[in-house]
Amino acid sequence: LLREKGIKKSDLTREEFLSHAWEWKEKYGGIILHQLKKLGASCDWERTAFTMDEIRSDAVIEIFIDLFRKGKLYRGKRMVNWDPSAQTVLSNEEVLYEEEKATLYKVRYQVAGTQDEWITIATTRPETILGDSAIAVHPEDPRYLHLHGKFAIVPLINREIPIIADAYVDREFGTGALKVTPAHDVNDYEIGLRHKLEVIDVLNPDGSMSDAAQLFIGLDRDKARKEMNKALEAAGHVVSTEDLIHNVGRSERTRVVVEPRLSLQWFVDMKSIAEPALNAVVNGEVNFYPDNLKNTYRHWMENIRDWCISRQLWWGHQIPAWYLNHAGEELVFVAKEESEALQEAKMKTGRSDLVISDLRRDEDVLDTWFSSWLWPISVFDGWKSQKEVDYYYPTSVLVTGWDIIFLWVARMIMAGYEWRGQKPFYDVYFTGMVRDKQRRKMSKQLGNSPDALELIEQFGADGVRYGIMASAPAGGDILFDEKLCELGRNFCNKVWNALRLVKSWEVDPSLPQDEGRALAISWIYSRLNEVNKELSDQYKQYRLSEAVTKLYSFVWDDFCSIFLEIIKPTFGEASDQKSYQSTVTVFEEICKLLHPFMPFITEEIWHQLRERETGDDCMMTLINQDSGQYNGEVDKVLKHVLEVKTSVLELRNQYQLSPKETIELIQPTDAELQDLWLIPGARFILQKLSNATLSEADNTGVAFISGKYQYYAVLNITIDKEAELKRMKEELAYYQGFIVSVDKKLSNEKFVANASQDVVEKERQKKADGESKIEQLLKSIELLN
RNA sequence: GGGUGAUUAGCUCAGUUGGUUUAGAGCGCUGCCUCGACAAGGCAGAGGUCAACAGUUCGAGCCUGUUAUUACCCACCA
Repeated sequence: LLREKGIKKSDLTREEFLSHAWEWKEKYGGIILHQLKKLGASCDWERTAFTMDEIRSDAVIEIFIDLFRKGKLYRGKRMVNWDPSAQTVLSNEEVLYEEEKATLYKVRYQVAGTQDEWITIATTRPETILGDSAIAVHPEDPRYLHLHGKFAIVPLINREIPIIADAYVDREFGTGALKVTPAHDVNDYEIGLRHKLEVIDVLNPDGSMSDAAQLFIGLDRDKARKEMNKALEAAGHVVSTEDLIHNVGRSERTRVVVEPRLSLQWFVDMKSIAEPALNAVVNGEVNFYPDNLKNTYRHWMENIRDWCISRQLWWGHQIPAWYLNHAGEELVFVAKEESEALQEAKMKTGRSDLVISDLRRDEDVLDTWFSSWLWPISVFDGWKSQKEVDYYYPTSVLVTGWDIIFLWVARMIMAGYEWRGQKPFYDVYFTGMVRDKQRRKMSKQLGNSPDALELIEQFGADGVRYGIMASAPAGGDILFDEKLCELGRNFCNKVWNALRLVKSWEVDPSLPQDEGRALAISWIYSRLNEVNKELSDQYKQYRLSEAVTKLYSFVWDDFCSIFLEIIKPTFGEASDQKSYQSTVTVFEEICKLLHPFMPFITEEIWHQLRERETGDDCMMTLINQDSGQYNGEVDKVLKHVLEVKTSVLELRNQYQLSPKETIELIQPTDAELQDLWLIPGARFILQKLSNATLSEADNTGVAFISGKYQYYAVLNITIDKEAELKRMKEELAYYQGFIVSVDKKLSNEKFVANASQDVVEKERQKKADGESKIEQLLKSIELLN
């Protein structure tokens, strides 16, 4: 950002830079909070905290000291990942590897003391040839046995380097001979240690060639590579080049190629810290949703490496370490305050004349994740007072993306056990990662992140919330598509229109409630209870997308399409008091269920339903009580009535009959249906939804099957006999085949013996139903002839 | 190289302990409907040999194995 304004880091002091950084934090931190508020996140806005504020900062410094005293923190010279652009070290987790095309150069080195004997190595980085300390071959490689102990001459700069044997070398790769550059490759460094090789660092921190390179000094490593290649070619050293696809590590932040570099850094010894955290997840003390991430976690934890925590940046917590050169040695003092460090230094050295300016504070800051891994503790002011943290800790659930499972989640668990001896949270819910339609991660570089505020503008906050949650099974990828928000918006619209409908009804207290509406009400309560129970199960398993989808279909199909259609007064009439009140109550219950997903619209509906005053009571304080039971009987009746309704509508469609024309249905003679149609209200509902009447005349008219029963419809049209016959014969064939397959099953002794009673009974029922249908169909066909 | 997933309708995805010759949703598509809440809608429809093969089982989208394709994570070869 500063770069855009033309301000360079080198132009600023640390203090100036930090003031810019704070300014940025205030601005963008504010935007993020604003977005969360707009999305209806119900957070305690009074308690926002920031890793860099005083309380959190103190905590970070204290644990640094604590770890140092426990001997779990050390300063050492290691190969680290260097970002030449940001000029800082990175942890292993901040390096992203990607396959990239590169050129593999085969370069020949002359064997020292010979006229025309050469050894050819393969490298993708010719510029590091200038830093070569040796050439390594596999000890048993017959091609190179005669060269062991001899020397080769580094091209262009004519330095003599030994030819060594090391089992690390892969005989299959390239030429089987490896140039060893200890300063610029992790493995080469290891070889260097084994063979006591010289470390020649040919790169400056900014990635340009150093004085040690002798050639191309000051030239950037990429340019130097090209120049080096040219020079080598001109001198006849390049044997061949070929394309190679290999993994290149890039800095997560700056995207530049990471440079392995030897440097002095602070590390956390992870082995002992990791163990309790590993066990916690393996033993299920901390649960992951989805739990398959457990394996990933375990693998990482079991192979954990020390954590490089120093960063050569300004923004962050400055490392609380002071150095003093004393008797040719550099002493380290870790302390909270400068004065304490000085005190320690005086004690240690016995020099009472030391002053603060004799000490040099470490310039580096701590890795941002070192500042964050205390979050579950420090967010409750855990280092200041125990009261809050004792009350809240451990928290119930951490919601985050799986991409920071190592960077953050694992380390928070470690910190929890290290400093409180207890897990930081019971559950970790890993959300899906939002990707764009091309499956790319959302990134600032690509500019493919949707603007939450813009989406809210377009689809409403509830629509956006719905859209994201409906398509977000845990742990998977979410292909972000605005279509999903549109779905949410449409759903909001549907619910809103339902409110408009209910609000439009006149209520006449003198009207009695009819039986159809009474039946519909007991049915919707039954469904509501069923759905409520299912939702609880979903929530327990963090199956949010399933939960919201279930609600969607319950509200849209059951409540709007069926229930309201039955309840709503015929045009010009008023609603009875009882039905109206029940409808409002059910609507309120629905609001409660929907509220976590769509807080804004449900809050508004909640108030309008009973004309509550704003600020009266708000939904956030409401909890769904576990109410009644699922009523199987009522549900069964409604199911059949709706089945018949669908069949009737299908019939209308087929014969292109107007919905306004009442159809007369002949009631089937099946015994159980006699009872069903005697149920008060069942006929009413059928009449209301399909504009059809039921009568008990003889079987005439067009036959159709609804569920397992055969109905006849008296239609005021001429029937295409041939077509009807054809249709019925097709149906007949289907059921005959059906019976055959059921029979096959039932005559299988093993099936009857092994399958559960229920299943066998179901099969028998199926057979009986199928047979009765066939019988009816045969009758109809006869009738038609 | 090690690991974890995925493969179901044209597209994006559900499918929770194996059980109805008939596997769901949304979008898209086709037909009809502006009928007193809702066209951001209603009614209906087409569209799937559940990646392939083998196995376990009375019975497999679901369990086991192999293969193919694919995504991601970790480790890495210059």
